[in-house]
Formats: sequence, C-alpha cells, structure tokens
Amino acid sequence: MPQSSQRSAPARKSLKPRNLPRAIHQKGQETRERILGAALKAFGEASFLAVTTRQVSKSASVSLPTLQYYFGDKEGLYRACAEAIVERYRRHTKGAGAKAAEALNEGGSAETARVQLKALFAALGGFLVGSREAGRWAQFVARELRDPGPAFEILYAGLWRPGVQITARLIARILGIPESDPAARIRALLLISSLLAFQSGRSVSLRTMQWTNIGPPELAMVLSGVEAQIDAIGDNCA
Amino acid sequence: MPQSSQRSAPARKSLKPRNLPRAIHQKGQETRERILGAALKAFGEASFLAVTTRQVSKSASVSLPTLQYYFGDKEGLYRACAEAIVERYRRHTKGAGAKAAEALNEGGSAETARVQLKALFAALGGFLVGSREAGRWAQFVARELRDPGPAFEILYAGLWRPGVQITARLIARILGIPESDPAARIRALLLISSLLAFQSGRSVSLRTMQWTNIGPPELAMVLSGVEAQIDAIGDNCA
DNA sequence: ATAAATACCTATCACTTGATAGGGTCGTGC
DNA sequence: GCACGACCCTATCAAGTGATAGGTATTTAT
Repeated sequence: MPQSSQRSAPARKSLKPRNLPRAIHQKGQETRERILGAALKAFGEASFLAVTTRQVSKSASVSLPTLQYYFGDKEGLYRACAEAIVERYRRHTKGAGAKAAEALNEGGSAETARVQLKALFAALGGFLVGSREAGRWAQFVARELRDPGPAFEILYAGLWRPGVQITARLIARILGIPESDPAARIRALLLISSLLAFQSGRSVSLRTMQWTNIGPPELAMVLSGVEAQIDAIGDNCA
Repeated sequence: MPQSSQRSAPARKSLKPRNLPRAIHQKGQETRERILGAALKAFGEASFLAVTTRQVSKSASVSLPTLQYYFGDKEGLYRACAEAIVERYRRHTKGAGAKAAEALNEGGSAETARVQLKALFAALGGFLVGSREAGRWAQFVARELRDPGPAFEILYAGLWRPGVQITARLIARILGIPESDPAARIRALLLISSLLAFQSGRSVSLRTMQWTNIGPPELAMVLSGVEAQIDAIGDNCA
C-alpha cells in the first residue's frame, strides 16, 4: 500500500491523469453509479484507510479492477464521493442559502438576519437528519475536515467555506459589525460546530443523551438550544 | 493485518491477556516510557490505522518486537496512550473541577455557577493550548470519540462523561432546572463542542480564521465568544 | 457483417502491515 | 560464579492491501 494519502505525500502521485472512461453506455453508467453508491456508504461509515476497495467492489457486486476502470484509483473514488456529496448538499441548501443572501444584499435589519440565521440552521439540521444517507455524508465530511485527506479541498471549498461565509455574514449583520471582523467568523464557527456536534460526534452524543437515534424529535431539542444561542448573539433583551 | 479494530470485531480478540512485563529495572521503565511518548505523539497526529508500529518503534529508537514485549499488541499500546492521557488530563483539571463541584454541593446561586462555568472553560481552554502535547492529546481524544475504536471506553468514562457531567450540573443550576433535565445536557454538549471545535477541528479553524496557530491570543478571542454563550444561558438581561 | 471501442472479468503482482520465532546480552540474587 | 529472569535484538511469517496484466464478452458504428 503506497499510503500516498494521510501524512506528507512522498512525490505527488506522478503525472498520470489517465483519462477515465466516460461511462458512455447506459449499462456503464449504472455500474458506475452503483459503485459510487457503495463507496458513499462505506466511506460514510468508516475512514479512507479503514475502507478497502474489495469491500466496496463486493458491496457494488463488481470485480475489484472495475473500480480502477471507472475511478482510476482509490483516491479517485474517494474524491468522486466528495464531489457527489457537495453536489447533493448544494441542491438541498440552495433555497435557504439564497434567501439569506438575498436578505443580506437587500440590507435587511438585524432582526431579519436573525430570522434568516434560524431558518438556515433549521434547514441544515433538517437536511442532516432527513435521511440515513445525509447522516453518512455528514460523517464523511466531518472526518475529512478533521484529518485532511485527498478530498479536503473539495469539501472545504464546496461546502465548509460557503457555509461559514453566509453564517458569518448574518452574524455580522446581527452584531452590527463589518463582515470582515474576525469575531463574526469565530461566532459562526462556534455556532456551526455546536450544531454539527450532534451529527459528527454522533456516537458520544447518543450515549450522553441516552438516545438511540437522532430523529426529528431529538433534532427539535437540539435546535431549541441552538436558537437560544442565536438569540443570545447581539445580547438582545427584547 | 487482522484489522480487529474499526468496524465490527470479528471474534473478540481471543482470550489472551498475556501478562505484560512490569518493567522492573530502571532501564526497562525508561524504554517503556520512551515508546509511550513516541506513540502519544504519533497517535496524536494520525489515526490508529494511519500510524504503523514500525514508525513508533523507529521514533522510539527500539526494534519492532519491543512494542509487543511491553504492550502486547498495537491495540494495547493504543489503550496505554489513552490511559496516559486520561491520567494527565485529570491532574490538570482536578483544581477547577473540584472547585466547581464544591460550589454545586454547597448550593451556590445561579451567578456563582455561571462564574464557575466560565472558570472551568477557561481552564480547559488554557490546558488545550498550553502545550503542543496537550493539543495532540485533544486530537487523539476527538478522533477516538468520533470513530469509536479500542480506546473509546477509556476516554469516554475517563474524561468525556465527567466533563459533560459537571458542565451539565452547572448549567442546570444556572437555568434553575433539575440536573436530570435533558436540556441541561444538550446545552452542555453544545457548549463543549463549540470550544473543542477549535482544537479538534484545528485545520479547518486555522484556515477559516486565517490563523497560523492557536495560541493564547487566539484562545482569548475564542473564549470571549464562549463566555458570551455562557452569559446567554438563562437569558439573563442583567 | 465486422471492426472497434466499451465494459468487465480472473489471476497475479509488489508491497506493507502486525506479529512471532528464537536467540543473545546483561544485570541481579544466591 | 553462575543460574535465572528481564530485556531487546535479527530474521521471518502470514495475511491483507491497492493495483496491474491480459484476456473475454458485449455493444455500437460503418
């Protein structure tokens, strides 16, 4: 195993782009997506190193070399998963994100921003507990952002940065400080990580709360706490 | 590689306790501690799977079988690291934790609890950024609690549970609700995870804030945000 | 029809991993 | 001084890993 990921890359993987097959025929597309689905499931449940290509290939009911055929190598498959997650995440948060951005650009009040922020986090939370798949994607993202690997850039640029960005802008509006103020980004990070703790630190959270699952009712309790935190921003005593 | 960790254990490792050498002579103790130190460093920087026993042995300037001699196997070494972390963490937080517990048992007011809570988090934060080692330990713990492995139970029982416990009790006192109320635990989790995000999600945080390190000045900014959250608990408009 | 590209397989390679076998050295108690 | 156990080494093993070689079938274009 050339390890090549995790820890310092030895020689940057050589220059072998190797144009991958485009999955022209319908059967090829189906196979490709079956592999991607199996990989998303596997990489959602365990780390890059812990998942073996044989597992994925078996789970997708294809032979091992088929993975290399469609994705080049294990890292390529992993990156493809990250891109798929980014794409699906975008589809799900486009609505709330656009509304928030719109309100910001129209110069809404602090209270408007607060409402948008709550809506944004409710949408995010709903997405996270909405399906078993989404929960796995969150694990994938959290794992990769904690210990940067082959997909870090994709996930950071594709969903972490824009998520922090819009959150920080809303917070800055609430606080009445310029968007460039680091304090806004700090508050944004604190807020985001507290919500995400329940999904990305799932096992500890379940155990601490003595829950068996994080579903809508549990999410409601968490969101209640998060909203209290949002209300606290700007120290409003309305 | 029998993988034996990560994912469902195949047959529970057989019943081979194999009493380890007690490191009787001084030279043996020194070697054992040199290995433990190298392992703490390695496992702090990368995951259980990513770290190889050869790396550790080389870093400790001993041969590979010496690891097995002192710790049985890789998992044993890993667990020994977890126990060492728990022990050192206890030593460092004994003070603030005891004071908080004392205040609680003496039936202090909500404001007293709030002060204690702030002191507790300041102590925790100070410990985390106090040394490079502590930062690595935090990574170790965060990684293990996210993806439970061979040391989960040790870390959960040794530092996560007591940490949440005391935090939740203080919050319950502030809110004037019984300690058994789940809301207190939820708020505790939200609070803890937001502080920890800056250490366990170090790479994203650094990048988001455009910091190059998390030292005392950065910690001060973070703690300022956390204290604002603590002030918000109980919605006081003093 | 048939050449060519696509799709996918079996068998195997090259390498790394954690762990053991088995022996050598050195200090310590008797 | 000498036996015994603590200590730690070199050499090797068995298993599992990602990846490739090289072929066969299937589909499409002409």
